[in-house]
Amino acid sequence: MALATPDIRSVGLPLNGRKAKPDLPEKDFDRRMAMVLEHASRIFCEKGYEGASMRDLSRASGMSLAGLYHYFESKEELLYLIQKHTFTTIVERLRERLEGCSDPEERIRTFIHNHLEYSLANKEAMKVLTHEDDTLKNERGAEIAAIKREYYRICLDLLEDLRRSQGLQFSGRLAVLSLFGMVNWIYTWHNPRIDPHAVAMAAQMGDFFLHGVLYAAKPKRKASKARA
Amino acid sequence: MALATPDIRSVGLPLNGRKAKPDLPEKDFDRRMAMVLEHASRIFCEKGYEGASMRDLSRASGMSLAGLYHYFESKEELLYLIQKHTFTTIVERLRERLEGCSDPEERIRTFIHNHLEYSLANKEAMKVLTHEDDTLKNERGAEIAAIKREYYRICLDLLEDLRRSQGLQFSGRLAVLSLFGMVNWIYTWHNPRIDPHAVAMAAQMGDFFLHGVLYAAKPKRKASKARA
DNA sequence: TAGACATTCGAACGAACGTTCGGTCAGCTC
DNA sequence: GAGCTGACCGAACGTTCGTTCGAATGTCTA
Repeated sequence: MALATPDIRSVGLPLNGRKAKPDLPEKDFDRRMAMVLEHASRIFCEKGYEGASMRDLSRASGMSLAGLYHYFESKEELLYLIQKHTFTTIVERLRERLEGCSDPEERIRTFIHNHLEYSLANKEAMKVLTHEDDTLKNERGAEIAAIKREYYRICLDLLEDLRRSQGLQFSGRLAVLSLFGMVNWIYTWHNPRIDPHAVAMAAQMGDFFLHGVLYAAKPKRKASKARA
Repeated sequence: MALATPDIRSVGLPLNGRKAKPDLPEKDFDRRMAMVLEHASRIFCEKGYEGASMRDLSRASGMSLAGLYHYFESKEELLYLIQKHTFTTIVERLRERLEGCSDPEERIRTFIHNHLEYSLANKEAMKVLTHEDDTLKNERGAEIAAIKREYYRICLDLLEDLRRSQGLQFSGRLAVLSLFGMVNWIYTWHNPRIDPHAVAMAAQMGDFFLHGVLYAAKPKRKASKARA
């Protein structure tokens, strides 16, 4: 619970037009920036973006209020950087993992495992990503939304590959969004002391999800007798 | 998208010590209060609790800023009333529906149907309930948390009934929380123009969830070969 | 008709907000 | 050692926040 997102490093973006000096100082700047971003993730996670003040971030990071503005042009940029780094990292790792994996069912398990592993190792950044989903506006909001669509698309493609390979019929949209619901909800309840860790959770949720999709798709016995 | 929560009426709580006058005025007060609560749901849904100001609520409800404080003692009480009414209504309706239904599988379908029907008919209040889950503190927060535990408990019991009746083995906790994830995530994506309505969605998600639970529990063919 | 009470509002309160200003200080180059 | 630059900060900016006050209405009872 203490600290997460232990890996925000060299976010790599326009920043405020830093120039490449010979050796060190660039690294110093990035490391300091990453340090503040980690604290900011924690505070945004605890109090929400609107509920957290720049003074809270100042206190948490040990830097003066004005000092923060040497690294970030606004509070909104802080949120943007956290979300962008978190999301691009997940997508990046997923792409790498999918490369060495061709079985449709296995690829979906890979998706789930990747998502859960990152989520549970970076709970705070993950909560900021999902909880402040529609907080960013304009260009910054559009950019995050684009990554989100990309992530959705990857998962949808995985499911449609499975559907084709098994000759099934089901709504890919509903399946993807159900899966997203399952895995994005975890941050609200996961307790490392009583719940399984990433690998075991991914296996269970994978079983669960795949059996749901595979068996609900081709009705063998008692299909939908829905009413209630 | 315009307005939801069309049924906040006579919330029935201590209030600020209203006394029962002969006939009408009590009703007037409640109706006016409910009107403000509906607008508040919409604004909290759009801008978040922290992001919404009392001036926003004043503008939306057409009542002066000071006038609001005749009906509510604080901004926090507004959130509390919205959450409490939403949650108790869901639980109430669920209990009624479960009374005329004994088959374990059917009871779980009833749970899903009840949740989805209310969710889709009251999207804004539902988002306020789930998105501001840990915003309330102290007594008010504890009271909402208690209802939430009750709701969780009901669902867990339904699943354990199913497990017992079918002689299965699976983690009730993981199943309940996966189901909650699926249904509580809906508010982030459901589009009434392209997605099914409550009954059809409940049927599909019910199929999906029940097959996942039933088949993943007793591994018949290719169970968990998890890795990734 | 007087008085009590519910309803509503304009105006203001002090506190907190995000951001900016002007400055100090260390380290570097010439 | 003068001049520049990046890192950082105290103090303040103007605005907005949740809430309160005092007064003005209308409505009902005695």
